[in-house]
Amino acid sequence: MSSSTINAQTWKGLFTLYKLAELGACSRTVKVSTEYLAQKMGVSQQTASRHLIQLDESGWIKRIITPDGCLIRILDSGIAELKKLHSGLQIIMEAPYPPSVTLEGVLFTGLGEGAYYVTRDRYRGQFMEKLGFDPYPGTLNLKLTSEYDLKTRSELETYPGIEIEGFKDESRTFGSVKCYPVIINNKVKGALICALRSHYNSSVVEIIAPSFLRRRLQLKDGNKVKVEILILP
Amino acid sequence: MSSSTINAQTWKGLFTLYKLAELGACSRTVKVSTEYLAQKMGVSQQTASRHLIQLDESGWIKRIITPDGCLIRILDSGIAELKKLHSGLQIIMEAPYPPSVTLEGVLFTGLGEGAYYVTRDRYRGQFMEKLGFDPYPGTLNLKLTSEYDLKTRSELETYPGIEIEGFKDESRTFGSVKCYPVIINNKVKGALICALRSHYNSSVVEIIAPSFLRRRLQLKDGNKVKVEILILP
DNA sequence: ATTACTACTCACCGAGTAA
DNA sequence: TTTACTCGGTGAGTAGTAA
Repeated sequence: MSSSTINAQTWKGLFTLYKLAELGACSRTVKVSTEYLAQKMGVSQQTASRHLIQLDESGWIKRIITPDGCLIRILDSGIAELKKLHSGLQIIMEAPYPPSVTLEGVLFTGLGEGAYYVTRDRYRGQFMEKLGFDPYPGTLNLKLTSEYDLKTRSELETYPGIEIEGFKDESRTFGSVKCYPVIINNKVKGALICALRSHYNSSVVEIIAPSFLRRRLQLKDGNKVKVEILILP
Repeated sequence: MSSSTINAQTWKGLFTLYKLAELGACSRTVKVSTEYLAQKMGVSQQTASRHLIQLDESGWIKRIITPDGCLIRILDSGIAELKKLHSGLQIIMEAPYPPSVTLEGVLFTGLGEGAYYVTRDRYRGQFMEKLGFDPYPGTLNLKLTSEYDLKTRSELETYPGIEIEGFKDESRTFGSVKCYPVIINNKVKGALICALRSHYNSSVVEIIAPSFLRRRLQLKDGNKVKVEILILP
């Protein structure tokens, strides 16, 4: 989790706070009548009054009532809420990639090669170092079928991932691999690995995890598996 | 007016749009179930569903319903709304000064010196050039009394204004003056002028306008006058 | 599993008005 | 003038459920 997310209740209060901020109440005490604020908000005077009371009660503003208007100052906690919204939008507008994408595929049994590759020490060491877990010796193979999943899989290539370097041993070359941290079926953390082997085309993805996923999640061939892929910021 | 301001109706729709954007729907088509979105929003599945329908109808999102979720993409018009909110917050958070401040003072009759100064050609020319109007020969004197107004008046010194340069003629020196565009009683455009004469302290402000304000606004000594001062960006 | 319709509840909004 | 109370109507949210 990056930061606590904005909920529906907070959102409602933020509208009045935003309008007050537009009137300069972030940096100074402003005098506004509820009628004037109401006009700026496009609501009735009574509604504006009630909203001010609620913001006051929630501690977002300081409010002093005078015979000809309210003196309003947005407090630090209110400014913090506006900042949270602003930085949230900043991230959304500037982010070149989505924060996460979700794939769904159908589980099938592969040729068992996954276990061989995953257990090569030069790979395994990097998995532990860069992913933070020692992978179970085996991979979960998922077949993608829907147009959406295939498109998402291809877009994934352009997103940044964790690079696992290739190497050579006496007999052959092992290619480099790109990984993405994932959450399988909303429960178990693991990683999606790309291009470990070339003979599967992009309609197949392979998942590794610290535990034996088939048992952990009670999975059988033909089951639909959901994988939430976390894109690095 | 800088740009069209956000209204209460728009604000409600923006919450769902914001949550969709958090899921990456600005840059790609995302698959979300109404249940999943509802959980992110902290509302029921039905409410999330209805919000999606409304956003679709308003043209902010493209929405394709599939048997296992909705494919959602935020359209340009929706992105424009998010951008409007973002840039609005940007301005609020970064602005060193409020966009405007309001003063209220009580009208009184001065010594008639205002007319003399305002009609000096070297001043008058600059007023026409820099304020865009030929000032009526006379000033409206307002006495500030409330703590709020006095504080605001003193803060005004630190805000940027329009500089009217001083000059010398054969006999004496005329000091430079700082002006702020104002709206008097929510109706008439004019300018507040500071330090035209030094023998009024900061509890008095003087207003000039293209017309005779006392007649135009039916003002008499002792009337309360509201002045909205527009701070330059 | 989905989406979204129909009721029903309730909270919110605004008119009237007191202070 | 203000703020903000009461109260009645309505729009928004939810539960149940159909498709």
